[in-house]
Amino acid sequence: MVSVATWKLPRSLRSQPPHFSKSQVVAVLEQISTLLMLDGANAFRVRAYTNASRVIQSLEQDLAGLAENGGIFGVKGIGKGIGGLVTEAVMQGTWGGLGELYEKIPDGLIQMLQIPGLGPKRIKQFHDELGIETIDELKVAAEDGQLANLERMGKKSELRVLEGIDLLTRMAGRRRLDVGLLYGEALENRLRNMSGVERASLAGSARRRRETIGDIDIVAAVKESDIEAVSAEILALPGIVGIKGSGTSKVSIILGTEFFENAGTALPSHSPLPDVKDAESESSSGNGKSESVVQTTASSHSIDQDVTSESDALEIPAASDSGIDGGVLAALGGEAWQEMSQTTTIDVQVRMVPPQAFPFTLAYFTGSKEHNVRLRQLALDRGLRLSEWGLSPLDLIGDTTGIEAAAHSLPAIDEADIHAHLGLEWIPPELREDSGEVEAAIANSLPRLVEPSDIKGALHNHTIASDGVATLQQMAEEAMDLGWEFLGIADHSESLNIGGRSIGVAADKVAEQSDLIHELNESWADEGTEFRLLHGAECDILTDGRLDYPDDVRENLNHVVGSVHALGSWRNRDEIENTEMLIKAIEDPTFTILGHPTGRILGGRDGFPVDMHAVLRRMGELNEEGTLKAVEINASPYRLDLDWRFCHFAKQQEVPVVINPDAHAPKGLRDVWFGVQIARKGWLEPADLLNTRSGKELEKMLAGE
DNA sequence: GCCGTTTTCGGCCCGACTGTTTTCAGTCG
Repeated sequence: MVSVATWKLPRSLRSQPPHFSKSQVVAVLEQISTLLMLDGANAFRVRAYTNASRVIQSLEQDLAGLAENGGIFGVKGIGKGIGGLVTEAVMQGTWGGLGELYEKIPDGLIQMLQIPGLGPKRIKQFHDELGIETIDELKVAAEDGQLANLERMGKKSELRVLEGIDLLTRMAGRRRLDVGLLYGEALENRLRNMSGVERASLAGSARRRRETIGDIDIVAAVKESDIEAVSAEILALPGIVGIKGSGTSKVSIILGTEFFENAGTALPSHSPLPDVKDAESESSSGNGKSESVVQTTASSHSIDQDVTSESDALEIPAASDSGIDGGVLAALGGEAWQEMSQTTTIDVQVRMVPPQAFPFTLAYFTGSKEHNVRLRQLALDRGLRLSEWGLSPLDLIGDTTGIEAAAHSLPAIDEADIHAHLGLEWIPPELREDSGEVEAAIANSLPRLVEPSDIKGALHNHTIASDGVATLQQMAEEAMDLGWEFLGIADHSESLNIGGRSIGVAADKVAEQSDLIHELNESWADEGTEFRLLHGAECDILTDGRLDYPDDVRENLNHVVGSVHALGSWRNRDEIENTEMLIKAIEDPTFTILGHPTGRILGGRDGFPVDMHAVLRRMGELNEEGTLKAVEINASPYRLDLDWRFCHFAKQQEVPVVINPDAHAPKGLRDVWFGVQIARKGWLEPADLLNTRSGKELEKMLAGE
């Protein structure tokens, strides 16, 4: 929630409204809430700003318009105070008296919020009473024993501060979804196989399929008499590099890659650790139990089966070019990435609860926090109290709370029962972000979310013609093995340089690739195989909004994926100009798919600023005029861009979405699975995606028929 | 600061855990 950079109020660069973009306003409101927290403001006032920031972020209308005509005051969650502030900012370019608040709170205090175990009250206390303004000063004061003398502090608290600082420096940042699921699902399976564990399920942000996760939460149903034995078995798992706590209801551990060491088989294809395993799986003779763990992890993704035999058959070059996009490696710092993959650890919390409480605890620890708040309010409206222990009528529980109150709970075998007691359809975990799912569940109008098995192909993939590591034939064979009907090839266009060398396909070579694809398609047709390659290109969107390649090259392709690669100039430009240039590119008649729309790399860099709502609105208009313009969910777990937060809006604008693995190697096609997770999170149904069409149907659509 | 079977102040989600206290404040999820 808190970035490291210095916080300043943005200054307007324009002579007339709108002086600030929506994302600037959203960022300032979020910052105000943090600053107020550190200033000791009323917690509900703090929440009002967080809430307003969230509301404005998901606002689909144009913020400038709402500020101009006063419509902003009609938005739920925006009142006189914040509404007035936003209006002033957008219309006049000033931020009221906020400068004072920004001046008052030192940046160091903001950074201290990232220290686990430290919150705004303590930080304010340290600042007010000891004059501490930075993490370094805090560390010195703690080592010096100054903190222990403060009110309601002591030696243990002081030690915890030091541990927190240490943890922050060692474990900064969040893990990508693929890393989280790799550990989370494997551990979930191990738990299920332990005697004494009746049920076990992954919870938390990994279960909700957030693009990054902080730690892994697992809930297990364990009888009280078995808790000791189960705890002991968890603590004896391989790969534990640290134990943070172990009590009667919770075990907190830190897992390292050795957790997988005795697996006796390669990791699933979305493993972030390809190099470590390939070497080690040879030497370790593997025991039966752990082998089943990793295989189950892989096969739980329906397009993700039989990973090892695939990679052997195709002889994928190892590690050094493991099929990861050069742009991704550059953003992550090249070789530093290799180092990072091998030392990845993750925090895990296993919560053990009585079997009858399991569904309530699972729902509770799946979250999100905001979703839980909504459900508890809904429960109160019905005279019920919802907690992680149960759902109990208020008139029966008296003044008891927690597990005691849950003795009166309505029964539930699974989450669907809980939701039914509240008058709701069962809400899939991916949707639990308080972004309309509760209302939809009340109205019985939740979407039928897309499944991996609905996918029939994808349109943006690379071969050896640009920076891929496999041939057309090899990529096609992999797609056929996945049961797909089509595969779109979109190698880089010629102007793309990564690391100082051109990796794109020269304009005069595009026709050659076209011939090759034509021949392959013919041969499959002759033998009665229902499969075709579609010929596209990933054309650079140049800084001025033009597309790479001459018009006649693009006109002869099945599809054009337009992507921004020269991130530098786009990230230094303002949102309004970027939006204009992107729309200019999309309006080109040959343009079909907007590839990785913001260019972000998770854990590597932010995308460039752009008004994605405006872009999607324009794409919607062009679709209405009859030209196909689709937006990509880049399914690489390093990108997951389009962000799921915009998927629902794309659907409303009737902009088709296409999940693209952006594969640089055959195994990379399996990344589509992650794209499906994001599409589900974005409320998408099979009909909203191009991937669910048959090869023939899609070819016609692309041809404008 | 926002909201209101709402008329302008009182409430705003729930519980566990920890460390400090000897009843509770702060943090977390």
